[in-house]
Amino acid sequence: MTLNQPAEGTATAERRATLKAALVAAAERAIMREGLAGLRARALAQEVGCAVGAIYNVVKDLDDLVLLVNAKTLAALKSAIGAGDAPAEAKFIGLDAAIARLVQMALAYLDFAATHMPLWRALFDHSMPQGQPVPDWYRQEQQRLFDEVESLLVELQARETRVRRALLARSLFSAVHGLVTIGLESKLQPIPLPVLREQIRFVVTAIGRGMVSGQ
Amino acid sequence: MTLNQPAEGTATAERRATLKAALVAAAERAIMREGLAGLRARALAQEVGCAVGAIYNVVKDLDDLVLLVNAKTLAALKSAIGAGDAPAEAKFIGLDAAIARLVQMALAYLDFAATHMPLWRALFDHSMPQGQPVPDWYRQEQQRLFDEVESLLVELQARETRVRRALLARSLFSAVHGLVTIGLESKLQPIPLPVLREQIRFVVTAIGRGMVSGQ
DNA sequence: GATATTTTTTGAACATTGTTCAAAATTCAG
DNA sequence: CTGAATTTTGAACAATGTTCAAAAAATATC
Repeated sequence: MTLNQPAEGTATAERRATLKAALVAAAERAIMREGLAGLRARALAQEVGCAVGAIYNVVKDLDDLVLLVNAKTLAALKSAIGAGDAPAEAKFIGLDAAIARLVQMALAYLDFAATHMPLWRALFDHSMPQGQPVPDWYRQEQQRLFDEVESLLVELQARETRVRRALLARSLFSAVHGLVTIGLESKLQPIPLPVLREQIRFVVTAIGRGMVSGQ
Repeated sequence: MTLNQPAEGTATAERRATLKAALVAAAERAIMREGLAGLRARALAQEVGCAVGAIYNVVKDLDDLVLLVNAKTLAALKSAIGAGDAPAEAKFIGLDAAIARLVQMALAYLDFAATHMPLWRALFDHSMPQGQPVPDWYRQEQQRLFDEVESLLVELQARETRVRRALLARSLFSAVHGLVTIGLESKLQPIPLPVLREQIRFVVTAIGRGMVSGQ
C-alpha cells in the first residue's frame, strides 16, 4: 500500500509542515494586501519558493488554504474580544457591569474588524464550493468564538438553560456582527467609526437590558 | 463622431433593451439555481440565444449584470418588508403597536431571505472588483430600502432629528440583518426557522424599547 | 558503495473563466 | 441598388485552479 501520507515525524513530513505554514502565512499576506479575491496559486508558489503543484501536496484546495487562514483569524478574533477578561475575583458582578462588559466586547469586535478588515472579511466572504460541508475542525474554531460570548452571559441569564444562553449569545453576536458588517460596508455610505461605536453601545445595551427584564 | 450609442427609440436600441432584459432574467435564474458563483458568460449567452460578445454590447461587465439583478432583488425586498403597510388612518399609533410593526418587518426580512436565499445572498456576496465604486443608481436603490425602515421610526423617535433617525433605522436593519445572516449561514449550524423568529422578535423588541426609553 | 525501488516534487498541459476585437453581417442613406 | 456606417459575432487571448506523467530525491537491498 502507498498512501502518499508520510508518517508523522519523518523528514518529508516536517518539510511539508513548514511548507504548509509558509503557504498559510503567504496566503494571509495576500489576503491582507488584495483581499480574498487576490489569492493566486502561482503567486503563492512564487512567494514561498515552490512549484505550483507543491501546494496540492500540502493542502487539498485553495479553499482549504483559506480555511486555514480563517481559523487563525478566528483565534485572533477570539482573543481580541476576550482580551479584557474580567479578573477572577470579580466572578459575580453587577448587571450593569456585565452589560458594560458586553459593550466592551462588541466594541472590541468592531475594532478588530476595522483594523484587520481584509482578514475579517475573508471570514464571511469565503464559502465552500457547491455545498461541500465545512470541515469539523473549522466548525469547532467557530464554536470557540461563540463560547467566549456565552461565558459572559452567565450572569445576565443565570436562570436560563444552557441552550437558551447559547442561543442568546449567538443572537447578541449576530446583531453586533450585522452592525459592524453594514457599518463598514463600502457598498453603502460607510459610517464614521465613532458614530458606529455609539450605535453599537446603544444596541448592545438595549439587548442586555432586554435580557434581564425577562420580556 | 460615432458614439456607438444608438439614440433612444431606434430599432437597435429596442433590440438591445430586450436583450438586456433577457440577460438580467437569465442571470437571475442562474443565481437562483447555482448561486452567484454559477454565473457564466457562455451559459448566459446560450440561454438567451446570443453571442458571448453580445453581452458586452449591452452591459459593461458581468459585475454590471449582477448589480442589475441585485437592484431588482432590492426592490422586491423593499416591497416584501413594506407589504403590510399601515393603513393611512392609523398614522399615529401606540408605541407598542409601532414596535410590533418593526418586529413584523424584521420577520418579513427573514422570510424573504429564507425564501429567496440565493438572490438575497447575492446582495451581500457580490463586491465590486478592486475598489471600483458602486454606481449611483445602485446606491439609490439601497437607500430606498433604508427609507422604508426609517419611515416606521417616526413614531418611536418623534423627538429625534432626521439624521439620528436615519442612523437608528440603519442600526435596526443591521442588527436584524446580522441575525438573519448568521442564522441562515450554513457554515455554522443553521438555526431552525421558528427559533430564529423568536430571537428576532426578542432583539427587535429590546431595541425598540431602548429607543423610547431614551437611554 | 552501487543499484533498484519507492516516494516526492515538479511544471508543462488542461479545462474554464471573463473579455476583446478584427472580420462578417446587417442596417441605413443617397 | 450601391456604398458607407453600424452592429453582431465568435475565435482568440490572458489568467485562473488543478492535474499528472515525468524528473528528482530518498530509501531500501544486496
